[in-house]
Amino acid sequence: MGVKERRAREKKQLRQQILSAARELFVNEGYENVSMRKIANKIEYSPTTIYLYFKDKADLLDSVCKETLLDLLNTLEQLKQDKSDPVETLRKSGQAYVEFGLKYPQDYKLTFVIRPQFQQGLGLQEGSVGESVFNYLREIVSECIRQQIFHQVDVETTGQVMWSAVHGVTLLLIDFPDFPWTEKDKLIDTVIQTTIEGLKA
Amino acid sequence: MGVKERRAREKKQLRQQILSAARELFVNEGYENVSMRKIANKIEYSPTTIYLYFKDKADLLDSVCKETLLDLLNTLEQLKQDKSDPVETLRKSGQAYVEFGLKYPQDYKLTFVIRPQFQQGLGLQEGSVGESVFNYLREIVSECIRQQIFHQVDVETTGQVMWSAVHGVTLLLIDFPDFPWTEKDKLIDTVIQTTIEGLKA
DNA sequence: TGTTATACTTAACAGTGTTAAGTTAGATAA
DNA sequence: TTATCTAACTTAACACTGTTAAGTATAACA
Repeated sequence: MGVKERRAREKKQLRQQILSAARELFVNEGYENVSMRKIANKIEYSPTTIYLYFKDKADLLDSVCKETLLDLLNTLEQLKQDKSDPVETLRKSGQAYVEFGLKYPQDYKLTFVIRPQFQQGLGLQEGSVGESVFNYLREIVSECIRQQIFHQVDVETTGQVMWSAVHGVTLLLIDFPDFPWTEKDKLIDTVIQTTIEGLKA
Repeated sequence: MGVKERRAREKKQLRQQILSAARELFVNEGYENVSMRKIANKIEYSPTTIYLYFKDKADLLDSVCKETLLDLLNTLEQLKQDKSDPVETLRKSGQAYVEFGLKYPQDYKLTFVIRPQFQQGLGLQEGSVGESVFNYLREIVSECIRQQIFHQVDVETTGQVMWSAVHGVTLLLIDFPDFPWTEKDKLIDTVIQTTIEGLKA
C-alpha cells in the first residue's frame, strides 16, 4: 500500500523542482522578466502544470521567499549558541544578516522588497518565518537590555532600530552598486558599530 | 516668428501631461500594473504617442523619479538655511527625509528601489539629482565633523551610515505596514537619535 | 478487463511593450 | 490662394504575458 506514499513523494519532488527552477530564474533574470512559460520550459512541463502546485505567480514567489527566510534564520540561529557576550552576538548577527543579503542580493530583494509589493505585508504575519527572524533579533536585544548594556528599556523599539540599520545598508549596497561607497566591509561594520554605540547608555 | 516657440511649448506641455499621468498611475496602481495603453487612455492619446516623448516605459519611470528627487531635494534645501546647530539640522533633515518617504511611499519606492532594478545604479551617477541629495547630506555631516561633534573623521562613511539608517526605517515602514511597529514617530526619532549618538565621540 | 480518478496538456482569452507603416493637419513657400 | 512639405499623431501588427476551461492519457483500483 505504498502507492499513495510514492505518489505524494513524487508530487513533493515536482513541487520542489518547480520551486528551484523558479528561484534560479527569478534570481538571474528578475521576477518581472520571468514568465510561467519560462519556468515550465526549464522543468520540461507545460505551463499549466505549475498551477496545479501553486495558486499563481505571486504564490510561487511567496514560496521561494519562505525558503530564503528559512535559510537566513538558519544562518542566524547558529550564532546564538554563544551566550557569553550578547553585544558581540548582536554585532555578529548584524554582520551575518548583511552578508546574507549581499551573498544572495536578488533573493533578499525578492523577500524584503518585491514580495511586500505583491502581497501587502504578508511576509511578517503571525507564525510566519519572517516573524521568527525578528523574534531572533528580539531575543538578543532583550539580553543586551537585561544586562543593562543598552539604555533603552523598550525591547521592541531597540530591535527595530537595529533592523532598520542593517536593512538600510544592505539595500543601498545592493541597489546602488556604482555609488562611491566606502570600502564595503568598513561601511557595514561602521553602521552596526554606530548603532550599537548609540544604543548604549 | 513665435510659431516655433509655441510648438515647443505645446510639446513641453504634452510631455508634462504624460509625466503627470504616469506618476499618478504608477503611484496608485504600481509600476508593473500600469500599461502604456492605460497612460495613453488617461491623456486621450494613442499609446504610440508616448514613444515620441519617451524612449520606453523605463525612461518614463526614470523621468518620474527625477521629479521626485528634485522634490525631495527642495524639501531638504529649506532646512539647510539655519546654520547655527549642524546636529540639529542633521536630525531635522533625517526626519524630513523619512517623512517625505512616508508621505509619498510609492514615489519613494519607485525612485530608490524599483528604478535601480530596471536601470542598474543609474540613479546616482555623476551630475544627477540623486547625487545632489547625497551632496546635501555630506555638507551637513561635514560641518558636524568640522566642529568636532562627531568622532568619525571620514565624512563619506559617516554620511553613508546616516543614509543607511533613514533609508532602512523608511522602507520597513512602507513595506511592512502590518508589522507591530513601535509608534511610528517614536521609531523614526529613535533611529535618527541613536545614529547621531553613535556618531558622537 | 473495465472503471475511475489523478496528472498533465491543448487551446484560448484578454492583456502587455514596442515598432513599422500610414495618415492628417498646420506652417511654409510659390 | 494654393501646393508642398514636415512634424505630430494613429493604426495595425508582432511576439509575448498570466491565467483558465476543457480535453486527454495514464496509472491504480475493483
